[in-house]
Amino acid sequence: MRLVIARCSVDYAGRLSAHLPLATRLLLVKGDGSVLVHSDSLSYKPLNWMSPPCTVAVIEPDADQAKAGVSEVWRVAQAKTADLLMISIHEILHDSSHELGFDPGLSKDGTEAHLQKLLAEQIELLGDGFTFVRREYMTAIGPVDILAKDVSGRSIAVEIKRRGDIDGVEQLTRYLELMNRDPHLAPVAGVFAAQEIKPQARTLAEDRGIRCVLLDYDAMRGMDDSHSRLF
Amino acid sequence: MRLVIARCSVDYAGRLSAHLPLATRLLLVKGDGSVLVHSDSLSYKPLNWMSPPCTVAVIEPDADQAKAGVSEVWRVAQAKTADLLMISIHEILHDSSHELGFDPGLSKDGTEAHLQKLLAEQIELLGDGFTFVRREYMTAIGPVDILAKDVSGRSIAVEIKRRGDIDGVEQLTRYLELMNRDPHLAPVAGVFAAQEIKPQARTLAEDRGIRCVLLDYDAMRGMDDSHSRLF
DNA sequence: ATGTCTATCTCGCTC
DNA sequence: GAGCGAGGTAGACAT
Repeated sequence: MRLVIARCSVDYAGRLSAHLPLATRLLLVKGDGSVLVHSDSLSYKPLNWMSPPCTVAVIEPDADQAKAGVSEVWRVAQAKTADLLMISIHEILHDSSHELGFDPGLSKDGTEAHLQKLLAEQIELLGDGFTFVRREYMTAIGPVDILAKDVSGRSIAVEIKRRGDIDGVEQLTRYLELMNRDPHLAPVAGVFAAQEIKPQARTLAEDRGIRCVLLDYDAMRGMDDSHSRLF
Repeated sequence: MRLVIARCSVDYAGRLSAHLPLATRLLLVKGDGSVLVHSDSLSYKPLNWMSPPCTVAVIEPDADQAKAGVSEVWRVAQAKTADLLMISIHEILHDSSHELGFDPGLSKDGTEAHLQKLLAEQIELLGDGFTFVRREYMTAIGPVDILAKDVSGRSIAVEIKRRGDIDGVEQLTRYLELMNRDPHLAPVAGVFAAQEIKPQARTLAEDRGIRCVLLDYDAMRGMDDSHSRLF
């Protein structure tokens, strides 16, 4: 990993065009060749960047550029697309390289996948007598998070989100429309289950006869066998 | 901006929980107090981070941590939420600070906003006799990109995308449904305009009586007065 | 390789 | 502050 602090201007041409005027910024060149341009604020997101696989070539400035004070130009090219990043460097204020080695990566807890697993194990949270059929039930337009049956044996398609948004209701609606055309499944009812459901999403769902259920992740994890075994 | 290369482990607790085992990483502390943890690969996205406003407190390791080789702990706390990032530092391999100053920021060209502006000026691209009414026409469920009228005076709702996907058709469908309930507007027809329209999106749109129009950004920019004035 | 879906999505805008 | 939509969305996972 190479860290460069430099006064530079940046031009990107690819899916759109973008330009950064001359200013002092951090140029971060990673081990895989990718490049990030960061300013001193607006966390998280680089101002500009190039994803791997890409190549960095340092080229001499032409006469006009040299006259404008450019000492070197980095030509960062994507290997698979035509995306191009040109970094015109006026002055390098810091330049250091560091060997970081392998990173074991991030482990997460509390994602939608965890919610889905817990709800599959605790399907009775949706109602007395509910039974679990399967997770990731495949349809022609994608997998339904959970397929279950209610106490009367009717099929229930469950869409799970951490934050229940209008998009999730549209998604479930498409699944229900398709599944209700299948005589082996129909009639299929929908349940929209999430840790948080936005008012607009709830309104749209209930307008379409889809039941909304709020999930309490901590309570569900507390009920989880594999977890409670630790205590 | 402070750049630290350190052997560290990281724990995040907030919207989810996450853990990074001991490894060498870049810790980037920005002028606004935000912190980014980057590894040597997987560009763009930090492994872990804290967005501003947040505070960084350097605290002494407790007895167990000190025994495990921790020399200092950074406690990064979000000011508005309960999010917490704990960085346990075992060894600092590099540490430098740099004054970057103001960044004028990024200017873009070729976004959906540009397409929308150009189409508003060249609304006749949708058909002879079409007239422009307004951009960002507000409805209860969000703004319609362009409201226009056809040659017969019927209202036309236009949804613009750079890449026309099924989501965009759903979005326009929701607007049309709502607007057609308004007696002052109804009947409203829909036009789905994009630089590229996916076959699935086209099929869905046409099935719903929504007309699809392909936009040529370069040609539209060539027609633009403010642009052609340059030549 | 391609498509689909999630995201501590981020970011900007409007009401 | 909440809601809504765009993003060079990126990144993960399945086909």
